[in-house]
Amino acid sequence: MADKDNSVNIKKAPAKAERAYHHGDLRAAVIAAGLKRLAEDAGGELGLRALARDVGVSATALYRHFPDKEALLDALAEEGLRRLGALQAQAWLKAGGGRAGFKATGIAYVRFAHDEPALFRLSFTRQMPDRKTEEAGDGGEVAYNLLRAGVGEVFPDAESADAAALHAWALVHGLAMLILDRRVTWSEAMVERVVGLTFGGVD
Amino acid sequence: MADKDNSVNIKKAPAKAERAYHHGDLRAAVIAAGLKRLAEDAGGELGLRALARDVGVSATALYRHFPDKEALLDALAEEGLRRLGALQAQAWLKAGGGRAGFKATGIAYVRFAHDEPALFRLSFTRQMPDRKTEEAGDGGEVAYNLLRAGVGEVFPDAESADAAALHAWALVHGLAMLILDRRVTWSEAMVERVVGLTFGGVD
DNA sequence: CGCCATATGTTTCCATCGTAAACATCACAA
DNA sequence: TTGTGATGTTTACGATGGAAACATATGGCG
Repeated sequence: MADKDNSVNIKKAPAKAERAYHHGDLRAAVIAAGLKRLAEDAGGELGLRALARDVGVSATALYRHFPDKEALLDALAEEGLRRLGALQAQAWLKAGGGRAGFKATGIAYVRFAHDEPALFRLSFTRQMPDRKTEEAGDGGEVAYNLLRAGVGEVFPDAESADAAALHAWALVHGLAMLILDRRVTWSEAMVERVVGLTFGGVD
Repeated sequence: MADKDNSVNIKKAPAKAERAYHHGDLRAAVIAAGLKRLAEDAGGELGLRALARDVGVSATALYRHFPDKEALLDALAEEGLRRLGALQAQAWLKAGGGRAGFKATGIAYVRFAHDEPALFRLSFTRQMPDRKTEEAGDGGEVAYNLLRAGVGEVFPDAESADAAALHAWALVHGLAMLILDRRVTWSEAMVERVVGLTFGGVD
């Protein structure tokens, strides 16, 4: 019995859950508006009032769908992780898996951060203390599975697999954060070179 | 009189400004209080009012020393970078330089983030669009020099030095961020193992 | 010594924020 | 038809960052 579907159906029919009362699937509309704001306004705070205005509804209406602002941000963060995972999976497939595929997922990670800075930041800044073990996919699931698979490809030595996985993750995450915080300026070539040092230099 | 003794001497040369009027070097006191709050209250916002209350002064008094809140945070961020650099330099020396020293600076980086999460985050989140080329040391200067030196030790191959330097930085920065954001749980051993993969496994 | 410009701190005020509470409105089931 | 529960609105509150007007001490200059 799902009271919320996994992916954010922005335009299409809301299946059966969340029927249209006054607005017609406000929850999804709010999330869509939030993502748009994050994408356009990379800087600046995401305020409830502005968000509600975008959707054409008054501020406190959002509280019928989210207990508080944190919950709304959590929803946006989860969607961000889902998108990141999708992009990585796509990159992995396009490169045909293996070492090259692993490297491609790493590059996709950094590229996503560069293309959607606010969403990326939100997705990782949000801390989930002990989120009641949301039985539904955590969103970052896909990314994690790809990471393990890729590590298996590049470092068949099982002993150091854990450290290697963390190494790879930390590398791309750090590169992404340094780019977002303007400590390093984005460049396709640069990312490829740096990521290649760990992920295997196959081209 | 324990108000100006801190190592918070922002301006290397007080020259002529900032003598004691009413309060006696409020600027330094505010920065010290801000650092303390960041250290204790790791979470939560750093509000002007609370900060002013800590120092025993009324909120808008801070505006005599900082144009706005951003500037105050910038000052705190700079102090954070300075401390990080100092810790790294100390680690480098204690390890006797070389490969082991380089690795030590990497570990010190992650440890600093773990020990002072809010300050670390602040230091790197603050973006300096084009800070008028603050003639005074940028604060991160020490860290940068150590990075270059360390890379020279580990990767004498000059051709890939740039990529290697970025690689090392991204690794420790990413590890730090993942720990702060609770994606990875801190462990001395783990950090040593992961950092060792890039910084040279000398123990 | 006396005066005053200036650096410093205080009071008051305002727009904005998140959000709780009371109220209004709509769809549908009995 | 009427009631019931889900949804949206209005109003109100406390806290925020910040501007403006006011108060006060300091030190230079006569």
